[in-house]
Amino acid sequence: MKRANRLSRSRDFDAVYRQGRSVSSRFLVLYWFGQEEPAAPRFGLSVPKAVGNAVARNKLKRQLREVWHARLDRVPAGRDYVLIVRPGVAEAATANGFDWLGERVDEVLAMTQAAA
RNA sequence: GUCGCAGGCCGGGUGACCGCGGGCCUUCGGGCUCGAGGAAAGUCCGGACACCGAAGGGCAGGACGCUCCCGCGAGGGAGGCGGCGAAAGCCGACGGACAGUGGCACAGAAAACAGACCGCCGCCAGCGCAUCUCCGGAGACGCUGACGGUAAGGGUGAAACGGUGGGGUAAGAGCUCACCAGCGGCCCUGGCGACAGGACCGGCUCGCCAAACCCCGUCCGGUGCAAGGCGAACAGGCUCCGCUGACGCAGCCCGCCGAGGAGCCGGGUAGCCGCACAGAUGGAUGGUCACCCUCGACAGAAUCCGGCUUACAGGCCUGCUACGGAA
RNA sequence: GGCGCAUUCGUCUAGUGGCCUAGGACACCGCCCUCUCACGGCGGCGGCACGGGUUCGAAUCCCGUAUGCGCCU
Repeated sequence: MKRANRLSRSRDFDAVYRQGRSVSSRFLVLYWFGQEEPAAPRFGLSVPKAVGNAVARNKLKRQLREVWHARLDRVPAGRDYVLIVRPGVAEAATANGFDWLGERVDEVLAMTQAAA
């Protein structure tokens, strides 16, 4: 994922949290907020320590980046996104596989369409 | 061969396509190359490095504590001693309790320096009484009480003031003797040493706790890369202290220095350096497929290095103990 | 990443190395009181985070592990 497609400042995260909207499922929470000068979508990830140890968190982040990368052209542009992982995802992901993770992301993305 | 013990090692592999981070090259299409661990972990010890005043002194505080060797040190290796084990082997913060202070619950007479509740013994007094009698008394024995001696025995306790036996005594006691245990001194032998073995002498016995305060010896200044250095753009502004000594080593005191310093707002911010032969600053190793095997544990670098500790599927190698078998 | 602190019934907490079989309050359960509930009374259940060590003896002292919290940006 290119640098232009990533959230890179703590301020940007704060802006999305404070001023953006959010949807959530059993496993994920997705915030989004419109950019000041609409451009390509930017993406940020937050995996709390409660999810697991460092190895489990790193693995989840890599897989979720892969998932997001595959959906870049389908995601509405002009927005910043922050995806938060909720506890329990690591165990479910190892049990159900990579495709299952993709379905969970599609789930919350569909909810943003409904909310908009 | 089985069980056990010690030490060391590996920690899925190969290939294809699509991706990620750094570096180099580039004809800007891309190409080449490197890219997590033995513990990267816990942050328990050191050190490097950086700042605090030049890295000063004392107190306070902290860490460590058998011997030798290596090491600045933390620590490691080899040994001694003590404990566990049948053995190989494992475990141990292991200086000092006659420098001082303090503690040892319950139980028990008594818990640390000696003392004496019961008991035992002597003597005196009173009372009772067998017996004797010169009828005045004497009185074995028993009871009670005062005084004195003694510490052998006493349902305790984690621990009881050496143990066993002989002598000795009114009763007893290291009071004395023999052996044993322990303590101190001196000497001999072995060892660099801790220490081990032995001989002699002495007083006869001196409890445990210092991971209780403490004493002795050795060592340690503090803070930590969010340390610290450079440092914008807009755009500078305000308050206070100070040669009668400020600010300054941060717990305290001393000594020392000597002109600037402290606080607030933008801002000591952004960014760069620190920062690496992996190496970022939202933080790099993933996805899919195929084949093979023993179907893969614990687990992910954030300044670096060394040590300690903890976690770990399965497998391999070497040495050793015990038992069994074969030659 | 670095530094510091804490952990005792379900919850909040007491606890000079021995009076500890760890005390109290709230909660929970049973009984009594009441026409019933509440209040009140009596009784019960239930805990020293875990593993070692020092000591005759550890919730307490020491070491390690686990968990939680705070500060530095």
